[in-house]
Amino acid sequence: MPKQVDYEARRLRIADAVCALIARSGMEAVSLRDVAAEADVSMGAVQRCFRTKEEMLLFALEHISRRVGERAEERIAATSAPQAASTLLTHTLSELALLDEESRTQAHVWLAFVGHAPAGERLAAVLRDTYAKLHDLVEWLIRYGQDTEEIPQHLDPAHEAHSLLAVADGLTVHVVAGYHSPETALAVLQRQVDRLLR
Amino acid sequence: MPKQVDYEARRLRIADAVCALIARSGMEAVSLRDVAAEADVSMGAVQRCFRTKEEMLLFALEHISRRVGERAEERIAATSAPQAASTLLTHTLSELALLDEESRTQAHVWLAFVGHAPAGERLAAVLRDTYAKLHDLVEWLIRYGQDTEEIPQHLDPAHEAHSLLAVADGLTVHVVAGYHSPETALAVLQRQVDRLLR
DNA sequence: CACTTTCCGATGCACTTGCATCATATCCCT
DNA sequence: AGGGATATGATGCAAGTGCATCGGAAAGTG
Repeated sequence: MPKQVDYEARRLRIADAVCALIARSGMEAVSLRDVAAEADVSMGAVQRCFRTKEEMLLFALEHISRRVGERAEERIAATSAPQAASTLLTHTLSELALLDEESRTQAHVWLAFVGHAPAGERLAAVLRDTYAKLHDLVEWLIRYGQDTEEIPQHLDPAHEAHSLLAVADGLTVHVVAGYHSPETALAVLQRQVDRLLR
Repeated sequence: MPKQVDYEARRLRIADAVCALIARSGMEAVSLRDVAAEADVSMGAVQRCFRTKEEMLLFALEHISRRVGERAEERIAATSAPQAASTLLTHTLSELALLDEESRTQAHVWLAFVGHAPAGERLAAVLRDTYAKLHDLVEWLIRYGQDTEEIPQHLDPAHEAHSLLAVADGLTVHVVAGYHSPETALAVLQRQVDRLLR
């Protein structure tokens, strides 16, 4: 049997390089050569991993979508059981809003892709169902809050989830655009969650 | 005196072409040649109007920022005087969220620029103070609502304006990404405004 | 150690990019 | 009408683009 290589690992490595480049200098600055250099592999390797540039970008998007989702669930799981539903909600949403410094990169990348949604249908599809998943997550948290009686029964979890997701994404935009600091954004988010509690 | 040309008009024409191109196929698809073709002028004309491509993009961004702001104020002014503050708020916000079909182009362009904010400082500056202006507008509307006693006095107009703006921008993202229909988004916005009224 | 099979990375290629150049056409003022 | 300033658009150019190609390096098996 011939030489074998861990393609998946390399793909991930390349995806990270793509994200770094996008975050640093925008999406149009992403060229195969630059990606190869950033990932510290040869251009040939990149071409072997992805048949086309678009495929590469798509994979990068799926990659960060997955990471965002995972981190959110992880944060929920990590919270020790007897936690107030409201703080759970706040934490999760602030994770989704990509506010902290380390998530900044992901926020840039995410918005760059949103900006390209009209251009690529497959890309838009990934965005769509990532949002659907996140919505379900938030809705579930709200129901949980209703079970613990922190959140009034008369509120519609699906509706409230839509609002909260919108606020979170709006804040992402505002932070990336430099209009809000992460702290301010967090405060806005907090107030929005608190409003559910009465 | 020699030949004279209405540069401002041409610049606007070119800016519109830029926006159309961005909305149709993303920001990286914008080349001087394509812009010239779309605006139906020669490439030389484009180069005379803007010294560099970046300058052209910046102008285009300022252009649509101005248009969004103007349309919002226009909608307020057009509303006959004895209008409920709440409907005024809803109308203005839905305008800002760029929900309707005709604003779709502007929404795409706007988000494309947000995606490039990290890359260009001057660009980010425009975004920042456009948001500042919009915030002031919304805050003013909320105060007006408090004057007419539709909105409780104990609410902080600045804070509420932040929340509402965030929701509006979040919905813009969701609509552009194809996750929400404009109608759904409008409903979310409506509910968010209604919540202020008690 | 050879050998087969997979992988690599340099190079080539056709094309596009943003910007500079310049002869020509265009217009206003005297 | 004509002179002189200005705008114009075709063309040139170097750099960069995505993708295709291919000789040879590398690795697991006999």
